[in-house]
Amino acid sequence: MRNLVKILKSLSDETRLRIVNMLMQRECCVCEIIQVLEISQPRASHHLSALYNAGLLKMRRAGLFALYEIDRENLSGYEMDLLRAVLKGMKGDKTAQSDLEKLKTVRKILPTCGQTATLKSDN
Amino acid sequence: MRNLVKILKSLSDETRLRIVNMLMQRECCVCEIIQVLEISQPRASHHLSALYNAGLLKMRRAGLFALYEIDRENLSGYEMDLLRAVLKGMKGDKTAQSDLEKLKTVRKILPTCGQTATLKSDN
DNA sequence: TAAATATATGTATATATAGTTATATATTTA
DNA sequence: TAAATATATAACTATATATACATATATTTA
Repeated sequence: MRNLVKILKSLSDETRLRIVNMLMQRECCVCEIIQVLEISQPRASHHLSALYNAGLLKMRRAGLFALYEIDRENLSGYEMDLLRAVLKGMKGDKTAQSDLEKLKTVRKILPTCGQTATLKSDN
Repeated sequence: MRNLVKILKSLSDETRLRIVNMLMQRECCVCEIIQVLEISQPRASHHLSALYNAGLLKMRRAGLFALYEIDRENLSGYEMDLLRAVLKGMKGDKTAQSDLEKLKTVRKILPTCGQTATLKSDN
């Protein structure tokens, strides 16, 4: 039951739901998440590690980039059921939809990738 | 998305999961929940109102008793999916199982029903 | 209407959580 | 090895949450 609570807690946050929404679509690097959600880099990192620690994600490194995705192979039946239910719950949501739209246009590699979202000015 | 977060938060607690487990079995009155979970009456009441406010439960009064059950008619598809996934996640759990066993033997009407759990002494 | 009882609510406190800013780590490239 | 860059962690603040204890509400019965 403790594991179930941990997973539910990790899903009980709008930012993390939006991340899950993106990752159910495809593998993403942190900078893509930052760009799509328009949140600071530490905030993205924190939420990712919350989902990671709940056992929902796996991560691999590709050069400087950290690529996260849903850890489908290691998730149990009920865990995948939860994710599918959550995704279904986001189906009609404007924000969730526009996030997926943005995800299509976002570039994986940018000059000062993380900085673009962290700093709002033009440097 | 706000509604989804609210529901997930309401489920992100062991006590409330145990209550949901009971209510997925059948309608229960507060005193039954108190007896099965061995928690104080205000605590049961608080958790029930959390689940109620998330829209998961409906309540009816029968005399002095407040009877709660899953509001199946008014829950959307994804909400029922969530509950089923959560139930699946509790399937093998010892506590959840023994709660259901206790639920079979518990009496709905007791002298000093709520008090039995609140006060641990013999008064 | 008064007493008994089941349940709900209010208050206080302790802990958890989300967010920001600052800093550290790690990988690549010059 | 030094510089640049992507990501992670730390420290802090503000807010949310769980719980206990006290009290209020509401329904029944005497």
